[in-house]
Amino acid sequence: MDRGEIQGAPKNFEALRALILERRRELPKRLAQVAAFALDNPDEIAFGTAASIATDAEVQPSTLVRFSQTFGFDGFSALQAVFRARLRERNSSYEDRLVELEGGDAVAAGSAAILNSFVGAAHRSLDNLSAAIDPQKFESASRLLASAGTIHLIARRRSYPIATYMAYALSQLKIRCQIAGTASGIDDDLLALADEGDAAFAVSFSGYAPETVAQASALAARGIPVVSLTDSAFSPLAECSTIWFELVEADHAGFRSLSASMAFAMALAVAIAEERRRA
Amino acid sequence: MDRGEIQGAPKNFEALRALILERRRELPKRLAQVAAFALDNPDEIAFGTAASIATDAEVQPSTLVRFSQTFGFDGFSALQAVFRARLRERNSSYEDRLVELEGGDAVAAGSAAILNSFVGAAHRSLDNLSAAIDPQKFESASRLLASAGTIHLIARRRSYPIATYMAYALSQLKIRCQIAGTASGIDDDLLALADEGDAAFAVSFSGYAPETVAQASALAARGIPVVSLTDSAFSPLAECSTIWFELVEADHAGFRSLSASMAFAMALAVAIAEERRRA
DNA sequence: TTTCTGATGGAACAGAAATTCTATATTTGA
DNA sequence: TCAAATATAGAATTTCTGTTCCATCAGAAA
Repeated sequence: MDRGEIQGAPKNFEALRALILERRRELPKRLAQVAAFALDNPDEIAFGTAASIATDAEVQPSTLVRFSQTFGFDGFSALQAVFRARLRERNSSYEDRLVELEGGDAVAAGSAAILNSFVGAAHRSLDNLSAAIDPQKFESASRLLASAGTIHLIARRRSYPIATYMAYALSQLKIRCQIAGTASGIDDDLLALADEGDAAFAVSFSGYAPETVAQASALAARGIPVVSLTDSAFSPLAECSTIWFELVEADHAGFRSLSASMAFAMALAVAIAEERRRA
Repeated sequence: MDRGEIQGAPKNFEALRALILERRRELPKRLAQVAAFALDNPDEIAFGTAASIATDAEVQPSTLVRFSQTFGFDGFSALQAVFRARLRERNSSYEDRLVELEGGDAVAAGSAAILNSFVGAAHRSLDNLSAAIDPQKFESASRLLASAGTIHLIARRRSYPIATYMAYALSQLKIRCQIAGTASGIDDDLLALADEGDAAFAVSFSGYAPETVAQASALAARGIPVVSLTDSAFSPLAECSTIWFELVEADHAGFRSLSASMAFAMALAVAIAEERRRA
């Protein structure tokens, strides 16, 4: 064909996206900047004006035009049309796609089904969370932990990631904390150093790791307040805790989601920081 | 209030829609015509220009302006903004629920608001997840990792909890894995022992911990396949990965949720086990 | 170094956009 | 039926948008 030399101008978003990713390396600096912005903020491209997008992406409007032409479009408007088409299509078919996914599950491979199932479980867990957590108790817990000198985080096995996340978040927020969850025997020694002004946050779900329970009650016996997150009122953790929260995670084939516990932990970390800031 | 006579200008689509329906009868002929067109073709309103919409709706452009002003907007553009906002937000089915929740927040205390906000962010992240992950790529990833002798888990800082969770889940599933994420210098030594039959799973989000990137590319350079989870197509991780997934987590006040990443990690672990069982 | 190639920034331009204005038409109320 | 009020169409206006063009700049090649 006579106009064959103009290769690009993909007319659907996915093709464009693939093309951008493919040629990402060879793009000059500013065009690469536009590429990154475009893929990260597709909605902006769809709705914004060349000027507003240029401002947001910190380039000149002319750069947008050049970018578009680099990919075979006539001008910026033609490229924008692709981003808009994507929004139109996605909207009309979003629900359908979900249904397709679910319908396809039975037929199609197991992996996708597993992923969907976990997503579903996570959603359910989160809904549970909002329903199960008493805001006032949450408030008290964050206040209690905010007043602590050091927060000791006690968790093992499945709950251990929650403690590692809180350790990360709390240090980011400049709140002193100490994690007790490694297999090494030094945990008990570290906890033995816990001060009167300290507090602890313990997490344990059924199957209850014995070390977690032992450490939490040891601290409680010494008068150190313990806040805990567990999944049953009959949990041994509940007995020795000043404040405790019951949170049941939904599961897929026995593998319990951690999404709600994570959301809880994140919120607690930030709430503690808020309390401190206010005080 | 003194400016009470200007009632309208609803700022979200649902409110506008309700208002239009309510006042539909009392509208003059041409304005009613616009009302019908707007509710029947909301996408047109969002994307079109005043002129093109006027043509489609068989009215004058000025009629569109008058219509907008009738409902309390400054001009047509302000009304169009509402139609566009709707398109942007439509992705998440939990949007409505969030609004409700946030409505209650104003009343409730600060801590509870923080908790709700994190729950909302987690829901949104999960919706993102289903939309963003390509099932086939997920399938390939789990197959690739299933065929590995040992799976090396590489993550730091915020992503570290994800690796600790996977380490837990994989060992439960009797799949050999090795975590590389501690501050100690032994990680590199352990990774140096990685076998040809091994594979790696790396997680890093913007802010990209340099050790994670360095270790992942070192493994890739030695021909060891790397599957990674990151938040941008421009992540340095994407470059050196055999398969990579892009997943953007929603956030509350800058604290990004981990819920979707967690769900992904859990699903991946189980999917790997499934693959192995089948093989 | 010097030269050359190509990327970049920014101003200028042409055109299209939204909005306003006004004469005309239509409805409303007595 | 008539007048007053309101709605409408279409032109006029003004604002803003996408694009182009060109001088400058950075980096590669000679």
